[in-house]
Amino acid sequence: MHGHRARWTYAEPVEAQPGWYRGESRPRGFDRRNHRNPRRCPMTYPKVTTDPSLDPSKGGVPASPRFPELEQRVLAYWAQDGTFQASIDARDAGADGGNEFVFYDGPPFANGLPHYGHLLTGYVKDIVPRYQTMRGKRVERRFGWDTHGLPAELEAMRQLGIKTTDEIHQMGIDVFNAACRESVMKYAGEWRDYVTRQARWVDFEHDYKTLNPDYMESVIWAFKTLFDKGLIYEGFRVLPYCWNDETPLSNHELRMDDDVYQQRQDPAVTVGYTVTSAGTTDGYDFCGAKLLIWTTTPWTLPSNLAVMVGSEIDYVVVEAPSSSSGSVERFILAEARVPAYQKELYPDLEPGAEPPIVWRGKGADLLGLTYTPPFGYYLGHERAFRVVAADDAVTTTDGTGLVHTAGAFGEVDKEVTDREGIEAVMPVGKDGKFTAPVTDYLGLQVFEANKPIIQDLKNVSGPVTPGTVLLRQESYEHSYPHCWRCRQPLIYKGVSSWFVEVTAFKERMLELNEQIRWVPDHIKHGQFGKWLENARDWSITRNRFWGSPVPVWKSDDEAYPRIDVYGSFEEIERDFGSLPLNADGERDLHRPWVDELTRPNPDDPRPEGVRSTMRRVDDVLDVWFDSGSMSFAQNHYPFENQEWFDGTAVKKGHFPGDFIVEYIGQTRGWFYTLHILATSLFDKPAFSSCVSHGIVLGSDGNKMSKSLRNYPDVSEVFDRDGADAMRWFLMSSPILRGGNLVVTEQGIRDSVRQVMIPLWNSWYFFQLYANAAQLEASWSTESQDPLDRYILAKTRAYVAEMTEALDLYHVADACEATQRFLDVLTNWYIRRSRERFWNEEQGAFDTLYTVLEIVCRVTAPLLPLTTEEVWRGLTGGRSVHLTDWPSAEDLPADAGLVEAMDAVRDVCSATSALRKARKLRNRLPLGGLTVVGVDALPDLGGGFEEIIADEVNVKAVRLLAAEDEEAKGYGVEQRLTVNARAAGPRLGKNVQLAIKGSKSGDWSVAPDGTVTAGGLALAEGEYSLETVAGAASDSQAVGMLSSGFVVLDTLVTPELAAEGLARDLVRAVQQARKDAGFNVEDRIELTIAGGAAVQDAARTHETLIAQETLATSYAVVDSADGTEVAVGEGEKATVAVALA
RNA sequence: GGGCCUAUAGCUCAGACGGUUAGAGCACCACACUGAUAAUGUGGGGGUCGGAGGUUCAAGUCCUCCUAGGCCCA
Repeated sequence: MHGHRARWTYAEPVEAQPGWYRGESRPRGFDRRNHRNPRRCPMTYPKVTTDPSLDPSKGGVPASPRFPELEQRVLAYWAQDGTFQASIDARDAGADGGNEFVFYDGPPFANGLPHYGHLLTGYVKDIVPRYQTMRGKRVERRFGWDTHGLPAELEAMRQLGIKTTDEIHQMGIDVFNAACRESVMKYAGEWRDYVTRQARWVDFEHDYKTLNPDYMESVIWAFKTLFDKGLIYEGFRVLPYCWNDETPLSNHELRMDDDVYQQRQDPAVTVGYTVTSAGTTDGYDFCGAKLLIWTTTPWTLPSNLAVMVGSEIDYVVVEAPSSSSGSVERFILAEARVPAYQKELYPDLEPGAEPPIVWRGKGADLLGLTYTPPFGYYLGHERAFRVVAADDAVTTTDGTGLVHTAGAFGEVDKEVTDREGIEAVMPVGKDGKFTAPVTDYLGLQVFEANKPIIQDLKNVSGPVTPGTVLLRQESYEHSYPHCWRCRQPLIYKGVSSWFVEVTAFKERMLELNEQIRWVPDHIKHGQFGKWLENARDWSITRNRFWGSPVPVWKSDDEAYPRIDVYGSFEEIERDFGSLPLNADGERDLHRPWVDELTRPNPDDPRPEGVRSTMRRVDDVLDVWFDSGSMSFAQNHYPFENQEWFDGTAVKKGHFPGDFIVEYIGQTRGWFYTLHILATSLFDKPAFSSCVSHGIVLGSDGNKMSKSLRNYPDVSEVFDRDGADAMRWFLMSSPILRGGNLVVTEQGIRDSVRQVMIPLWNSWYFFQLYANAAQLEASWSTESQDPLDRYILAKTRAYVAEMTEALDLYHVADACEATQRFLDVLTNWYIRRSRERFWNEEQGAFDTLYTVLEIVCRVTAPLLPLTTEEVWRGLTGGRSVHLTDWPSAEDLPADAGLVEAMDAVRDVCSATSALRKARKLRNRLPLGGLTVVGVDALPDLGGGFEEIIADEVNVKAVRLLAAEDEEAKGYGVEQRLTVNARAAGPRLGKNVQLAIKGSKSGDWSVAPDGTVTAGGLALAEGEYSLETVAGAASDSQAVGMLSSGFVVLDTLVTPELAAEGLARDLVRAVQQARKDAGFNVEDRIELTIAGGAAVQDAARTHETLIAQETLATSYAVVDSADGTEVAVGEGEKATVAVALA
């Protein structure tokens, strides 16, 4: 029976022909009439459907659904049904709150549209909660929005058409921040659409935003708490700085576009500082020698604080005449750099001659030498003007091997001077012009100051200290960062910042990291662990406008210092007598409202009017402080939900969260900031499991780029392939195992083909036959048929595998298991069971029903939309997502049966290979197949012989034990393999001879069992003998199995040839029927013409051919008008079909 | 410039301790099978394991250098 859904409307002809099915040799007489009632409602499946085109009176689901449309209908059903909320409501949090699964949403920034990276993360954020819900947990899912920070400000500035912070002040911070507020939620609607379309269940109604007053109150609470713990301090942070726009830039802005780094010519100078250390160092008196430094930023020389060397670098002192002083001077520089200064140091020496070197040593020997700085502005600065080590920063690839450092004008400089306890100096204003005490260049922009500074160095004039030498002045072209907005060259400049002293609790962070489950697990001690080990103090403030305020108020008179830090609205109101209120009169911690709160300094005893004032510091908190706070701030902790969060004597707490997911780069971002704040505030990790996935790449393997258009459009993919296809593509890929992923349309389509279509086809097959038989299947694992028991046992193993994989957050493993299972289901179980469905065996229907029902449940998190339609069609239930996760225990285990069936498949596979090798097509029946030495197959019963016989088209299948006398007669041989690992150490060079012998056949086994190869005796364990298929005969072919072998009778008798030819005819007629456009149930008049062999076969097998092709009239003639086809061995036949 | 990682089939990636015929999936070709299936089965082509040295009886694997790419920090 090969019916389409309308089959029963043609009930009469079918009913008139009982027992029409293939496989006459094993008839299973069955009168369909007893099982048909054409008046009964004809359709049993689908029980329910979202497909409006399906007429329940006709029935059946489409063979090839348009998945995107199906998905839209399921989404609409969910929306109307309230399924998501029901899935949460159905689960109780538990008396002690312990049944709650806490998920943290890593907040996106909604001033751009979602791309694949967001979708990918979103899918994982959906799968895990769906799974946990089915496992019985209550999983609240609040969507989060990241709303503060520079990206928002930059977007607002772009929209407002302004470029500098001065312009922001001019227009008013209130106006500017209002624009920021608007821009950050610009695409919120689109986000919601995308997230909904991808079938992610998340609560948008009770979302959290980092700009909410409650959220921000929790954020300042965290700041105050850390401040009170002594973990917050104020210092300098060195940043790329645009003196034109008067703003520091984030590192992110340096990568804004490719034009940021441009070639630029700068003056480079080589300057000698005079050593002042008295006495000898390691036996040498350096006093008066010149430390030669090289710099491309001469304007930083007035701020010089130290000289850096590499401890392991070789240095020398060279004697050379100085052009400026005219006398012989001693210069200290790296030995490797001496040739580069030949022109200045020893211009008159013969080529190849050695310059006069008077000292050699390591950088370590120079440490601690003191010197006179090139400018006198900071003479007497504490701990300054020494030679210090900076092993990572100093190289000998250019310059002199000695590097001048001006504390706050370089990141390394800052690091080194901090370490040395040298306080930074900052004689450059926010406009990039010199300030006090650099009086000589006062008001000069730093790049403009280069020229007069060099001039003074050359002349040792003005503020330059006597003894300072300008050895060389050159022009140097290098790649240099420029402002992406105004294109001016940037400078590095220290700006005031507040820090969390991460180094103080770094060790504890490492300890707490041990409690976190990382997926993939190498992140724990790899990328994240290593990052923690090298953690530095965290700069948490930005000199900007749109963000949570730094809740610090300072006295504006240094003579009467005072600092107040606030951690709540209440504390602010207590001291200032009012809350910060915005223009609408609402509580609002944003600038400018919070800046408006000032009060007289209580520590200032002077009378009102002259008394100093407490004013808030200008800075706002970095957005990362916001996102690192989300675990508690989304719950307005500790002002609300304290018991829920911390737990009590009788209730479990809900911190740390159970699960987060983000891309691997967040080891330096969100994962890190969550961990810092959780460690420092609560002495706990913030999350107990973390999935970190790889990066999504475009189809060309590069980063996805809008301008290159190297990735498929997201909504096009939704429309063409669907959200489940994209979900599967992303979730089954290496990206969840730490690799990267190239997104291609082909890859997404492959997901449809490999998973969704097999699943759907299994369902289609089930309902097709169930409707045809008008029977109702029920959930049952009782069938005793071997194929049924096999697939049930496989399902059991599959459920166990899925449970373990998802418990461990190994989503990709779950996908892989599903794909393997679906292959077994469709390409073995269903294919081999078709006849049993045709014969309306209730056991087969019940089994397939049961398996499909379970498959839908365990794949529901992975394919939520498709499985919903299938599961509801199957069961008529409300939603697969409201069901409980199945237990493997519900299904029968049968390891022996699974093993036997796997052996059957191995036998069939090997037999196919033999047919192929002997060029014996499958339709040609063969006499017999002997299976030897397959212990997994019981030799009696079990039905395995029948399955094999049917699959490989042989008349008989026999099973033989390996020991059987007959088995020994088949042509199998032994092959020797030398185990080089074992024999190598003993034989040394000779092992190569033994290997050669084993391959060339120069080996033997002596009667006593001694194995000799290449003339060398091998010891036990140094070789292995295995059985391989040997020479066979014309009438037999031998093929190896993983254990045992098969012997196929290849003798083609005239009878077999005729039957093969007959089956070729069947196939030809079926094709002719198809080509003629007949329906499967159409009856035909069949005429077959051909030579003697064709006619003989057609007559002998008339019943077979007629039944298979539904022929009601059958004629075998000499010639006919019809389709000519090749059949048998080079025979030609003509088949003619006509509707009966 | 520094640190870390990567380089294996057309593509994506596996290849514990070094062990002699380097694998898988996808793609490709041929044949087989096909009235649930967009499938499936069998076989095949395709590799100087980034390059050059070295250690060893034996190197994709260990060592050195080089080249290219990625990430992070400059």
